[in-house]
Amino acid sequence: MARTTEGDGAPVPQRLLAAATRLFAEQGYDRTSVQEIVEAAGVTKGALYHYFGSKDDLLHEVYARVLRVQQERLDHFSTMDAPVEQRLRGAAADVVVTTIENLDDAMIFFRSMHHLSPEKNKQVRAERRRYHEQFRALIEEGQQEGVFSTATPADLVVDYHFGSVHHLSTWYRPDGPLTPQQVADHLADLLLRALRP
Amino acid sequence: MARTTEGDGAPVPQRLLAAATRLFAEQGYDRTSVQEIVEAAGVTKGALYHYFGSKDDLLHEVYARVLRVQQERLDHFSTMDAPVEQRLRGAAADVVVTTIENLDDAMIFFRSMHHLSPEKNKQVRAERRRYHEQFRALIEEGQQEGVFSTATPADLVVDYHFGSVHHLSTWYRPDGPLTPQQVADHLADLLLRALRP
DNA sequence: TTACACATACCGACTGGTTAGTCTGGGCCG
DNA sequence: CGGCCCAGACTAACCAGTCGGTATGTGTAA
Repeated sequence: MARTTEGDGAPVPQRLLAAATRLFAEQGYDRTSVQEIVEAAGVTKGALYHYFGSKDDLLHEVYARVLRVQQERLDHFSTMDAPVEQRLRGAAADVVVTTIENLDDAMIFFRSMHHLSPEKNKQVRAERRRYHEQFRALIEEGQQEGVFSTATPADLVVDYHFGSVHHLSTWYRPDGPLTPQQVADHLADLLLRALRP
Repeated sequence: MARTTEGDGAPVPQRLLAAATRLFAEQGYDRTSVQEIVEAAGVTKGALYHYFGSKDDLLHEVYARVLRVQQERLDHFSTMDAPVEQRLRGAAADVVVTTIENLDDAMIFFRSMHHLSPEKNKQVRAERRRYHEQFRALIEEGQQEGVFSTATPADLVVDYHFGSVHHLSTWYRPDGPLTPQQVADHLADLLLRALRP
């Protein structure tokens, strides 16, 4: 019991969300029919619309989950008691590991924003912005302390790093030569090296 | 005459492609109906299916155009007669400028790969791979000469940089504070700084 | 303990609307 | 007059969401 598979065991809402996540990542939001989702979860449309208001709602749930997890993790690293280089390195590497461990979520996150309804899209953007600014604050702190170069605006540095995170779902393969932690260390290293004064 | 707008002047196939590019970028491939495309181009379905085999074909044309342009530009920079740092910096900055100047193409390129038919997808991936490898060769050349750090595998460095290029369509706004060239210089700079030995 | 009331959880046929692609025919140009 | 170019009605398929219905459980009062 307490299985995490979609077929059985777990409560119906979780099964639906798990099935939707996988299918949205594999086929895209528009290409995935509600019928496919309920079949993968082993229920029918009645169950889905009992727990979720719409197909769009299901997508929004995926976003909410990702945002919550990433925000919690960033909070942890930015409030750590350590030099700013270590805090930034920790946060930068952690987001890579977390992203790789949930590649389906990442795929959906960056590819399906425009499928959300306007108001949900706005809400997601706002939370995303908060996250971005908190990350930027770390870089600015280091720049003010003089341990990071000020050659590049902090905003651009954040976008540079998150570009590579975003890109992970395009090229990373679990059966490739690098473990998630190795990729994370390399990418954090590139960021920190680029920031050397 | 020889207008580049979608409504009139230019030959019908170009008008269709221009309309499709804009609409695919704005609304996504699946959310754009063939009817919308032909209306934006000022023709009817008969015209579209006279020149293109399918809606999918139209998308493939966008990919073919982007790949051709980017490959030509990379060829130019990699065969330049200059130190490898300059060739890499030139290529890295140029792809940023070109991408910003064709943000619609970039948006479609990275967001709609999975909408291509399997064989067209395979073809696009193959061409993309060739591009990636040529870019990687530049980095490896610098690493062998000792002017670039070997701390990170060249493959990963390429993905790091193209992640940021990919990401441009998400955050860059033409009415923002930075010109395309300024963004390009910053991003190329970050890459080169990360590669300092 | 039994009987009834009510809610939660789910089923699955159905509807109204949309879509990619086809096809027949017409006009224009060489 | 024949072939390229295109119009626009048509079709077959599909899809999100609805709705009436059923089953199971829980609380309550006789």
